[in-house]
Amino acid sequence: MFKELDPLLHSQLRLAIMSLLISVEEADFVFLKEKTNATSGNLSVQIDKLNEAGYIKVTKTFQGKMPRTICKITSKGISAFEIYVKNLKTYIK
Amino acid sequence: MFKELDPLLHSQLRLAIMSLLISVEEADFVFLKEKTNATSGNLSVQIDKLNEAGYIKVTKTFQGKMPRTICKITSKGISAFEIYVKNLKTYIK
DNA sequence: AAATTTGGTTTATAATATAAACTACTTTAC
DNA sequence: GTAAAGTAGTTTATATTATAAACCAAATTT
Repeated sequence: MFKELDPLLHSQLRLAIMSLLISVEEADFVFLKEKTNATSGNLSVQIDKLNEAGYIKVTKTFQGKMPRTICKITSKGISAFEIYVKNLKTYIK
Repeated sequence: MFKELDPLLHSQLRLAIMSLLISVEEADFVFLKEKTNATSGNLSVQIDKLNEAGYIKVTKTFQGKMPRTICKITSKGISAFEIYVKNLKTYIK
């Protein structure tokens, strides 16, 4: 009947982050913040969670003198997202 | 870009309840419990929330000597569900 | 050099989900 | 008829989550 929904992805902000990363393949903190309208704190925490789950890879660099956090979806993240979407459809169709 | 997701519906169990009610139009506690595999306590709480939001109408009767809780989706609930699904698609497509 | 902005992180609090415990019966077995 | 088990839930406590507020370090602007 209904499939389980990965709790890590069943969160508005984390889902938005993953949705963005699956299409652009690489994005920085500022880009994600603008697109999602999230607060910095919330975004920081949710990026961490996705990173710790291995759904994204986070690289911290410097752009000139400013810090820059780059996020990239992993293959694990892609497949988790695809499964989530597949399972979600058992609820809405 | 991304649309807001009604927090009342963005919950696995409440979404499952609504998904069921939108197709059957009327269901009792036991039916919902079986279909969702939820615990009684969790189901009870989530039914309450949907009821208080006016998304479903709850009627308590007796089936012979046993209590029976019947749930029915309201028009407000139907439209909330439809909007939720529409908005959700901004994340997964 | 003081104030503001950038790019974040950490910590505290509010909201949510879930499980465990409980209630109020009814049915079945002895 | 009474003890045990089952039904149909509710209430309460706890764990998890999301979010906001506060903070930090450095850069830039005035």
